Amino acid sequence: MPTPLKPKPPVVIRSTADFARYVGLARTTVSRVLNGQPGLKPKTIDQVQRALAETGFTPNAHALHLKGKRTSMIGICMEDLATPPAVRKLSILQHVLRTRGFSSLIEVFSPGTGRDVVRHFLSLRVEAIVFIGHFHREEIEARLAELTTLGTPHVVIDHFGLKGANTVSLDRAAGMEAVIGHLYDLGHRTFGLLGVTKGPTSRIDRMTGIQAAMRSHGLEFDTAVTSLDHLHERRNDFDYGRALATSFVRHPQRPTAFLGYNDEIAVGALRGFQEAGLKVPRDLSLTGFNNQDICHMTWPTLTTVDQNIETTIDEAAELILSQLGKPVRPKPIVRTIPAKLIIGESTGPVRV
Amino acid sequence: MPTPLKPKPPVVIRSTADFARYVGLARTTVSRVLNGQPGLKPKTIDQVQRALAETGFTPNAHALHLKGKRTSMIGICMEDLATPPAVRKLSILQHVLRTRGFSSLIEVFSPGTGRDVVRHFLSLRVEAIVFIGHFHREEIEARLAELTTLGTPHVVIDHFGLKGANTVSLDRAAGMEAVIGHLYDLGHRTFGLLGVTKGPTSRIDRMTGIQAAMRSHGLEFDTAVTSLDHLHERRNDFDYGRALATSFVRHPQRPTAFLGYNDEIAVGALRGFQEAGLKVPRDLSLTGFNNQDICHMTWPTLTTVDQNIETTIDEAAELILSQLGKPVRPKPIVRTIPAKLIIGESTGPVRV
DNA sequence: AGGCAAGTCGGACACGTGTCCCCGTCAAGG
DNA sequence: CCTTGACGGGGACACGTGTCCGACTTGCCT
Repeated sequence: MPTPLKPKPPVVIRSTADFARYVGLARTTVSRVLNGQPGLKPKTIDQVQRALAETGFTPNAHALHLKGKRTSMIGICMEDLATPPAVRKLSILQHVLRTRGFSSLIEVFSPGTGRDVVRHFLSLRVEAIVFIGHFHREEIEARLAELTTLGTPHVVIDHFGLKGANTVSLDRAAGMEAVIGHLYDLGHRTFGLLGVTKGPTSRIDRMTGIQAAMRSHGLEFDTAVTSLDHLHERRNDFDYGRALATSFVRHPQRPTAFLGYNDEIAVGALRGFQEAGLKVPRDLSLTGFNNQDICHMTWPTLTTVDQNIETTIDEAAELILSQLGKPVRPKPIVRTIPAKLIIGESTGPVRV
Repeated sequence: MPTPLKPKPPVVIRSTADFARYVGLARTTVSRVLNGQPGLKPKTIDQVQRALAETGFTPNAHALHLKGKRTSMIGICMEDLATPPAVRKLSILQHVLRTRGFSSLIEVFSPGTGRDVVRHFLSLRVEAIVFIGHFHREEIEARLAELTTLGTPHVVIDHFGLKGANTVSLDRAAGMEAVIGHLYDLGHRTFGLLGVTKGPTSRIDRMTGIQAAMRSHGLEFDTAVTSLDHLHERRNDFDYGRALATSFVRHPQRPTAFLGYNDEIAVGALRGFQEAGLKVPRDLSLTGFNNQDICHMTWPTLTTVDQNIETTIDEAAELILSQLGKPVRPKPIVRTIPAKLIIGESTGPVRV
């Protein structure tokens, strides 16, 4: 029994040639329709459009690029895809780039793989590469040097002080100064550090800000600031903050205010202090850093520092997109984003 | 004064031809070195390798693909890049794919943009497309149908019950059943729902599990289960949970156990109950869903349901990679991942 | 010096695309 | 009927790559 009406054969359409055969027109004609060239009968255009809807055919982007079309791809190297602020930056950046017509290629730039990741991006002829996070210094500087000689624009978000790098980063020092200023105004003169390690590595690091704040308020760093970070191993931030708080509870000269390196540590510390029967902010004040969602979920809510992530990403995107067609800048561009103090319920006047 | 030693001219190397000129060899010779063909003098190989290190040249991946090389790219459509479980899935998937030699192209599949996103992926000739999240039903089904006719493999993670879709999703019903079983064993007979809305849409949805648990424990759904979701508008999950808890505190017949739709709502509810002076789990039991980090940061820690994200992603990756070279499967593959009850401090025996 | 093999060179092709150009077709108008 | 103009057909090219193949240049051995 022969089938009276043959079902559409499962044609595999891989090229405009295949597609033109399917439509029943010449490849050039189809191409002209697809690219909106004039001098075509409405009927022909309709015919192609209909077939397009039927088959879902899409021209091969690789061949287009080969013909000179830009790739419209941006490579994004992430230090990490696990910490909320980093993911937030990625999310916003991806959205901004998409709005401007670029697609995002995302890879994790872990130590040792940096070379391969960047080479992979370059082989795909991305138009620029964005780095988000803090990386192994020599490795990323070597990559950035490569990119510069190759004329591929880049921007580094958050890793301040890299040689020859276009950078957009938060002024964490100013953020810390604002925090300490706020606490100073509440009467606090002694500060416990939670995970903020010594040795300032740049002029916008947290520790630099703490030192500057001490100077500007006439306090002696060594007497006003206490750190017990040497007592514990930092693995999970929450547990680390909790352990540090527990140690501070037993400390003979307990500070009245505590500065968390980030929100997780601060939340852990909050838990540690509360478990010891202390009330926050009655018995002590506590601050975090980053203004993550979690700050608003604790009881009391956490005083913290907002990263102005939208601004950061907007600046970074603008910086990278403005560089696209142009030759490499001789001098790297460095931009600093101001931090914003967010006052929660975890800070209060010192108890007299 | 002529410069005695000319600095290397800023040659722009865009192709193997350029590169070969730079090395001083024929393009074909260079190509043979790059592809490890035999019959080459060690000296020549060295020469090319050195130039490769100097210039950082990488063959154009688009041209390679045009010559028949696979693209090794996987498109990933995200519902959302903001909720922690979704990001966690993306992160693990990206890592698994990278390990297997694939790079990830990530786009947000928001309502209305679906068509463009998928077409963009197809124009780049991705080898497969992964969807993570819950989407507009008709839109995604249309896309999946397109992919099937085009022979591009796909897998949908988390959106269960789509027609013709290869799916990997968590058995949320079983998760809810486990939660209720746990609470039942503790003596609880009345349950308050926090954000778990009515109308089961599939056999593995939370509500289906709740109904099944009621049946298996001989409880009447309408009398044992209370919901106040109609009283509040759900915008921010934490605030929503908090508001629901506040309403339940005033409720004449307050249940003894509360089931949060997710962890944020549960944490919000915890805060709401605690603000009203209630102790958890002394006065009531409370559960979340998803086992996010936040569950371990609350006081008490939260009883919740783990999504087995690693297993989910491994299954999905295996499913998609196993389909790559082969013809389209006639029957969609549907896999269900078991949920795992995580018992925290927020659930306890009912107060007598 | 001659011979021979090991290397290298350079031309050619295909991949899918947009565009240019010329030719064929067809219908309308004279 | 012929002319004209509008439109589609089809060949050609370039883009960057890997590979094949014939021709050329080495350098070594006899």
